[in-house]
Amino acid sequence: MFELLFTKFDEKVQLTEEEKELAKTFFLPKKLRKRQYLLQEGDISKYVAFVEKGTLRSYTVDERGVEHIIQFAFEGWWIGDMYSFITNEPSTYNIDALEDCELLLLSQQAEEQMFEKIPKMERFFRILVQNSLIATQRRLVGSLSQTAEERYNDLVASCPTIPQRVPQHMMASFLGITPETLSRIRKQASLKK
Amino acid sequence: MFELLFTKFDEKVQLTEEEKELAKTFFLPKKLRKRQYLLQEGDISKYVAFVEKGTLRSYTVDERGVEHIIQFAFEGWWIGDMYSFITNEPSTYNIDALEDCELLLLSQQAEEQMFEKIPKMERFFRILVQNSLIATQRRLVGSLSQTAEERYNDLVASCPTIPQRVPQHMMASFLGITPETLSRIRKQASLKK
DNA sequence: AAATTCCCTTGACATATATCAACGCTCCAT
DNA sequence: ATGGAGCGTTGATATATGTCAAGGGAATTT
Repeated sequence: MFELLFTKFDEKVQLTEEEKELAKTFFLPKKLRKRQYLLQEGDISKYVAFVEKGTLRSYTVDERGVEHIIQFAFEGWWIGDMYSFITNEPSTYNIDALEDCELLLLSQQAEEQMFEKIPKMERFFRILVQNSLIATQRRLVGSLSQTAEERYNDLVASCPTIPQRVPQHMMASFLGITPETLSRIRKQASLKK
Repeated sequence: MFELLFTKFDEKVQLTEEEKELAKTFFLPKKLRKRQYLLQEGDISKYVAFVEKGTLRSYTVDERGVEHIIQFAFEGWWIGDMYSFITNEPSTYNIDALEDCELLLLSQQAEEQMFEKIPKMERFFRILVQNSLIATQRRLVGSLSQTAEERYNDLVASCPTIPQRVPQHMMASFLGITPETLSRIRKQASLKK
């Protein structure tokens, strides 16, 4: 159950066996069925989740009622609404399962306690958030400087399995374009070949 | 010289006087003249900078030669290229001074040593990066879901002094629009009043 | 198995924003 | 002080992408 999580830890910090055993105790395993919510807009985000299995997405709904996907989370990724998690303010995000999922949840109190008992985890999360910031900044620059087609190509290049794993209209939402536009982009691409 | 930095520390962690004195030793004061670079594309980012005084910006230049401003940094803010700083890969960013600046630089080695000697600083930077990620995510969603006018209004709302501090074409670059479009948006807004 | 819903596609048209060009103003630098 | 560069503005036009509408096929529900 915790193998994948430990693999991820090992990439960034070195934990002893005892620390790993201790770390386990802070996480709450949870299964989620496809289409179930982990978080709904208006709720306070109590957990950040590590994905052992399955796929989730986080998204907001704008004033016009349009969904904007912030993130997908596949096996080995983390997902949550950091703002709500930190501040205890109601979330503006929704998070739901695109497939049946197995998660490891970390509550705020558990996180604090874990940081106290295992200071290396503070480091792990700093590095994790740093990488996340780097990726988000890249995506931001892309969204300001690239065409929809370029962004789509970059997305597929960086995650080639994504078209198989995620419905097309969700990729469109992630890219900030309409499903129609993505459909046409793919048409063009297939003609060029 | 360090007052502002300590104010910022105090907002997120509690340091003793000794820790503050110790912390000082890790920072390198540096003055930068208007238009001088702190970092140029292709160089490896050795420092992350805290702004005591002045204004800077970080930006990339895309294949078409267009500048895209990633961030402004005013007094009390931090700026750097985290990716290059962490990985020691050549940076794709430029950072330069929009006014004469006084900075406090933190090198990677200094950072590591500081984390070792003052573990609370690890926490400080985690929280700092978290907030940065939250802000960047918001901006990303805005860039995918809002019109140029909405984004401009939000920017000014969140930082009302920015039009006085930053030339208009740089705000346009930050917003991901052309100077012409921003000029027209402002015209419209002034007519509505 | 039938019915329904959802998803993807395609077409016609609308709109936001970009591009290109010209002009006046301000602020440096000589 | 003078000349030049850069900045903001405005107009005409181009382009990427959105909107609306319709149809077909796959998947899910009854």
